[in-house]
Amino acid sequence: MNVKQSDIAAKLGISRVTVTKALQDSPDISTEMKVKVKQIAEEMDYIPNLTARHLTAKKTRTLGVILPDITNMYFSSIVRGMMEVAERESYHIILTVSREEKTKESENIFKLLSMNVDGLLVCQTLDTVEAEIFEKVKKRKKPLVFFGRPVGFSGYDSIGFDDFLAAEKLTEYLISKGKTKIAHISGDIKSDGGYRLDGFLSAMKKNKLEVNEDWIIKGKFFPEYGYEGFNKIFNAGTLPEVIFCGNGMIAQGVYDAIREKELKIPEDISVVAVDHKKFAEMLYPKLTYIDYPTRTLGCEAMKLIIQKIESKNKKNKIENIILDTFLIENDSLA
Amino acid sequence: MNVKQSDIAAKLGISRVTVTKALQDSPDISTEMKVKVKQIAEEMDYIPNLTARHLTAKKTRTLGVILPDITNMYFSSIVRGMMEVAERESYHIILTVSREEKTKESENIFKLLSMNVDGLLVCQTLDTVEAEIFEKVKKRKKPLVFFGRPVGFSGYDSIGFDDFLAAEKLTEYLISKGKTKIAHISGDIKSDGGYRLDGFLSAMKKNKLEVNEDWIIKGKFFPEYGYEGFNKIFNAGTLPEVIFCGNGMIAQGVYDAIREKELKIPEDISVVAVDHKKFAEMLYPKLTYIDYPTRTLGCEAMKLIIQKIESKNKKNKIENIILDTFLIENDSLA
DNA sequence: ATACTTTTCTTAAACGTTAACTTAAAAAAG
DNA sequence: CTTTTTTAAGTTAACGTTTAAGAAAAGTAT
Repeated sequence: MNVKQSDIAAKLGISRVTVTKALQDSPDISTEMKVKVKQIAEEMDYIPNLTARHLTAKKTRTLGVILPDITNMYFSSIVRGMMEVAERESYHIILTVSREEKTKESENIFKLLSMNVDGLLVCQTLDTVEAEIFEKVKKRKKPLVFFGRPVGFSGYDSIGFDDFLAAEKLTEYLISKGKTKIAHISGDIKSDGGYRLDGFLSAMKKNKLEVNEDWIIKGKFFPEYGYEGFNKIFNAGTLPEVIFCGNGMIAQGVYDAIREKELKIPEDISVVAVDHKKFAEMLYPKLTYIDYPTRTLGCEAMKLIIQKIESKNKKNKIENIILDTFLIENDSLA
Repeated sequence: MNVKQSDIAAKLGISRVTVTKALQDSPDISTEMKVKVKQIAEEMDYIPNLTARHLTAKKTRTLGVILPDITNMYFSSIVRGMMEVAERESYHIILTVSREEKTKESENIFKLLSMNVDGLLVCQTLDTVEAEIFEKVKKRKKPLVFFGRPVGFSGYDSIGFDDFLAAEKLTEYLISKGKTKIAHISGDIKSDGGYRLDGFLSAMKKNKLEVNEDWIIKGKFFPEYGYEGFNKIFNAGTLPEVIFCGNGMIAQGVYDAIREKELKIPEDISVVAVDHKKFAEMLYPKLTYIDYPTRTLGCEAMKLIIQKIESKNKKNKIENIILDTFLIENDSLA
């Protein structure tokens, strides 16, 4: 089949191990021999067999990543950050997707463990509530870092954003701009959507502002929920001054619904949301939003897991990192 | 470290191989023994070591995918389709990203070959012109399928869209709607952008319509090129009736530039493009476009490579599959 | 009771690479 | 010159799994 080290050895009439060592630049081997071996390797188009190498080595320099959805730019942008750091540190990534299914998530974890990854980076599905499978990972002492979504249970390293604080910050800002009539269309309340809703409610309460029951819509992170959400609010009678959307996709649906009613953003009604730059800035008029720096998240998550891997023996405590988010003022707020 | 088959064997006082066979449901093993082995395996949290398995097996049921950019929804949506089929056929995917760099692309190919993937699915970078590295893959008889972008050299299996025809079709449609003054802002002319431009020019020529030199802007597939492109056209004097954009991102930039001039789409000027649904439909007003069904492409590409792998011995000829594209009429065309 | 099957399990070897030792020859030290 | 050190290789075994071939036990036919 493929050219292997023993083929090179045979050609040169030397032992297999000499080839290994020569290719590794071991001090055991003379310079001339190294040159000879490398040249023949090149000529024969030798490509090392990682499978075999991994079997002897304890480390594979491979990391497993599990995403809920690859077409969501929030996640793909995180992965991009991860890849940058991984490359710099010469690790490689095996990317798997759970499609928001718990069973797929477990399968992926097993698959990645089977492949002897050095560590796991996981963004849980919205349905993940039991730590069971992750306990198994822990028992194997396999480094694991959760990223990008709030983790439902403690005892694990994680990195992400504080959805509650972000929503509170955005709400406070709206209030500081004199807005008092604010509606909220949330994403999945089981996860980040819920924390964002809570942050919104908390800020309203702190400022002793009333929250209209009809203006709290619990949805999911997709445009259609924004679209329907706005229509519900519209049909409820009085219109709020601002619609606070759980994320950019919801805002996109809200934009569509607002236009359908022939209302103007931001003249007739303002819209704000929480999301990351790449998506938020695609909408027109440009969204005023809290920016979640996803690429940075990816970079930091990768740095964290690598640090966990490379200091495996030393006991290092659990870290729960929260990254800063930024208020970006654009045109969707009057 | 991890529990291995020999640990199970030791616990039961049987041979290592009996465990292998029991877990494989080999007819060599009695039903009671199988039950016992599986139960102990479960209890001990045994996870098979794929690295070791792959060393003996000729097949790894693993496929390598190389993308130019993971944050581009065009590509991530293709991958989504691939993953669906891969899962169904119980293959897994190792996803790598070349970031449009030729050297990174080569590195990724080596890495994937090192990992003993059964086949490669490659979307080339815009700079890839030499077949050299791919010739090496071919020499190793490793199945390889190009997808998503025109391939610069022949002799390889590929699957994609016909950019020339798509652009011609869209242009013909514009002409059939009575448009004669059409501008084109292209993507990368070295690749699909060039074929789309050529298709446009061809349709114009066929219909004996004049093409204004100032209305042909050669750019790249990013919003800023659309933005600048439109401004150049605007500053050239007379305004065309339609701007045909190389893709949706270019259209996005064009939209922004048009709005800045306080013009209305489609009342003052129309905009059309070539792209896939998920992106195209995010713009407002909704874009009239040629839809590239990316997810289908992913599915078909995966089916093709699997077929190539599983019929490796039989000599099968080179296939160059072209998928259908669809004209979607929306609101951006008057 | 012998020979032949069938069932069930074991032994041996292999996959490609590497880590840990060992050996042989050459160079340096005494 | 002998002894020690250095240099440059080679040998052996291991990583965890699987395949192929072989052996022991049990059953069946003659």
